[in-house]
Amino acid sequence: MAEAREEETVSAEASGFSDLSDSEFLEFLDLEDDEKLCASLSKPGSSSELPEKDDKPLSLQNWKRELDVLSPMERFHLKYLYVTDLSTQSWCELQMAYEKELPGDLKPEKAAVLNTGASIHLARELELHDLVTISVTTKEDAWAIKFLNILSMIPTLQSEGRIREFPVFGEVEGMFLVGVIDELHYTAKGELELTELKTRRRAMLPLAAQKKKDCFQVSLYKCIFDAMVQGKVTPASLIQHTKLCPDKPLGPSVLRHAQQEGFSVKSLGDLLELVFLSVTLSDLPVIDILKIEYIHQETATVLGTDTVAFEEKEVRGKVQHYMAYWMGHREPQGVDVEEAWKCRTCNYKNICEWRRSGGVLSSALEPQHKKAK
DNA sequence: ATTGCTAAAGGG
Repeated sequence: MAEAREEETVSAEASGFSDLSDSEFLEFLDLEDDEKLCASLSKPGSSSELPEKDDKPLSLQNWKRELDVLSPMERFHLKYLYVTDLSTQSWCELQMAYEKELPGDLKPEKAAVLNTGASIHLARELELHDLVTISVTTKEDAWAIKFLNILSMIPTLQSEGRIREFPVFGEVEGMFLVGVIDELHYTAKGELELTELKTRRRAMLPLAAQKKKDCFQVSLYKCIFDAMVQGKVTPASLIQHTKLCPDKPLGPSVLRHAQQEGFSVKSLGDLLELVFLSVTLSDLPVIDILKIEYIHQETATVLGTDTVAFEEKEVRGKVQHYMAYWMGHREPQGVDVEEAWKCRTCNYKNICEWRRSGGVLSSALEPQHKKAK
């Protein structure tokens, strides 16, 4: 079995600053003060006259208004969220918001740990199937690949009992979520078990805060997967949330691959109908068991395995709370004082409004010297 | 372009 993987088609010049449009560039400068902002916006040739207070460039006014009236979903041009957006949000909502607003490079050391984790995941994936590169140009093509993967993976799960990197999507508490389940398999007892692998740089068990985030992540997967097999994720809902064009012709490489897999489809809509039928009529159960396995990156030692108690009410309540931020119904929050240690490794600690305004007591972070007696 | 848009997860 071969899983299709879409190819990135990014040109070299589109990877740097040049792909930022005016409005995005302004977002990038969000936290600069107005003077600096105006200065960097003025053209080199006309540096003598900075815009007057009430004669600002139109784009700047738009930017100001954007921040005032648009929800984060609108500001970041998002139609749906990734599961990991929400689990990152549960680590620190404000850090997650800064990452969206001011996406920067992560520190090389951190990137290395993530890359190691990604390769370990890839190695595990390759144990179960091959990868095929398929070039895609439209988002319809990209979703078609996702659908083809689902169509080939469901029969594999039912016949061989195990699949990895299974795509899931669906509405949870009004928000459309997209994610990928690490692994699904049937246990000896015939229960459907989800396992999420987490690799760690240091050979120690995760702190409670880390576990909490990971539990939330796998709980979201269960919400989405269960909704899919129960027929609650309809083709119409997918189309409505993603704004995909079901009738747009698929690219030739995608069509060729679909044919190779034995699917006679001409459009994304056709594929979507097939996916709906396959997901709902393949006798897939809801997920019975949620497990998280923590392993040490260097030695592959199992550090611990947690079985997650699925608390549906609690999970949905949490999603509702996080949605209030995304819909612009409330400001993003930083961490509680007890978790201020998270700020130590945060890229945004120096500009963080939460820290500045005392959401985290400064004394908890930088103990003041006791007053002289 | 007075515009449009998504690879999810990767670890702390």
